[in-house]
Amino acid sequence: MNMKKNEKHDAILVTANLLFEKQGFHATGVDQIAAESGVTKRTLYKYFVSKEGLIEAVLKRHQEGMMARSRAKILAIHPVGDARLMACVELYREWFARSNFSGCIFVKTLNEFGACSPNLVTLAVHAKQAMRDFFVELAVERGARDPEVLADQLQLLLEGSIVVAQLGRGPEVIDLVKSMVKSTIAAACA
Amino acid sequence: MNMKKNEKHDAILVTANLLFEKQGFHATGVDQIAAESGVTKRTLYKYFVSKEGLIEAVLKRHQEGMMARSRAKILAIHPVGDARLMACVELYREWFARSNFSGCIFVKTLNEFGACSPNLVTLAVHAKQAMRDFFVELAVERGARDPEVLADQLQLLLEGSIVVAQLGRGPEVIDLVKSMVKSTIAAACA
DNA sequence: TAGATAGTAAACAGATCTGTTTATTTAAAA
DNA sequence: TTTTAAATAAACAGATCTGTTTACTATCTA
Repeated sequence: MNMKKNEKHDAILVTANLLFEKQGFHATGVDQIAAESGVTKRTLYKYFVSKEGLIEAVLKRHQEGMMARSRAKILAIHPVGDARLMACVELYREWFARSNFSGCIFVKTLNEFGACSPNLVTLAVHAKQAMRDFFVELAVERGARDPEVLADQLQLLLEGSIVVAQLGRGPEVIDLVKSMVKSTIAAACA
Repeated sequence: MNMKKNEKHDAILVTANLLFEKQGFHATGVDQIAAESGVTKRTLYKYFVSKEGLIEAVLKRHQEGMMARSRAKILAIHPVGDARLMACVELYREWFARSNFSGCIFVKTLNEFGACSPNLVTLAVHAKQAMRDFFVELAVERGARDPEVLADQLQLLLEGSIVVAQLGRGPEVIDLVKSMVKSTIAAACA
C-alpha cells in the first residue's frame, strides 16, 4: 500500500506550524506558507478551506502531537512518584532550549484571536486543558491530597516559565520552577 | 498656561493602547486607530513617524503608567512587610477583573514581534524587568534572604496567572497565586 | 493506452494595509 | 486684521493580503 498519502497536506501543516510559532498568525501570509511548503497556493486551498481553517488544523495537530509525545516520555518513567512530575517540568526545559523556541502557539492564539475568533480560542483553551488534565493524572498517581489544586499550581508555574523564557532568561528558568514544584508537591502530599 | 497641550497626541496613544490590547498589533490598522481617536490619518502621521513608532510610544507610555500606578498604590501601604507584596498580587486581580481584560500588551509584543522587531522586544523586556526590579525592592524591604530569587518567584507566578486568567479562569486564579506566594515568602524569609 | 487525479505556474480580483498628497477649513496669535 | 499653524476630508500610491481562475503538465491506474 501507498504510505505517502497526503504528503503535501502534511508538509503544509508542518510549515504553517513553524511559521505561526515564529512569526505569529497575522504576520504570516498564505503565500509564504505555500512557497516554503514547496506547494502552490492552489494546492493549499484544495486541502484547507481558508487560512482560518488551516490554523484550526495546525492547532489540532499541534495539540495531539504535544500530548502524545508528553505521554510517551513521562509514562515510561518508573518508579511512579515525584519522578514523573519532575520529568514533566524537564520537558519544558528541552522545549525552551530548542534553537527555534519562540513561545507557545496557544498563547499566541489567545493573544491574536481573543477578540475575533471564539472558535480558535476554544481550541487553545482545550489544548491547555488537556495538558492540565494530564497533570491531574500524575498528581493522583503521586497521591496528592487535592490533585486538582496541584495541577493548577503546576500549570501556573509552567505557563509563567514560558513567558519568562521568552523574556530572554532561557531554559535556566526551569531550575527555579523545579525548586518551587518540589516544595509544592511536598506541601500537597503532606 | 494652556493645560490641554497635545490633546490629540494623547488621544491617539490611549486609543491605540486599547485597540492593541484588545485585538493585537497586526490585527489593528492605522485607519481604525485614527477613526476611533477622532483624528485623521494625516494627524496621526504628524505625531508618529510610523505604525512601529506609534507602537513604541504606546509601550513606553504603558510601562510608565503601570509602574507609577503600582508604586503609588503599594508604597502607600503600611506597615511594610507581607502586606505590600500581597497588595502587589491583589493588583493583578483587579486587572483580571476589568471587563476589557485581554492579556498583557508586552506578552503580545513578544509573541507578535519576537521574530521581526528587536526594538519592540527590547521595550517589552525592559517593562517586565522594571516590574521585577520593583519586586526586588519589596523583597528587600520584607527582609528576604535572597530578594532576587523571591522576585523571580513572584514574577513566575504572576506571569503564569496572566495566561491562566486569559484561559477563562478569571480573577479567581489570584487566590491560588496568593496561597503560593504566602508559602514562598515564608520559605524565603525563614 | 485512455482517462482520471493531482499538481504547477501565473495571472487576476477585490479588499485592506501603510503612508502621502492636495486642497480646504478652523483657530489662535501677531 | 492678517498671518501662521493645525486640523480635516478625501483621494491616491503601491504593497500585500486572502482567495479564485485559467491553462498546462505530470502521474498513476483501470
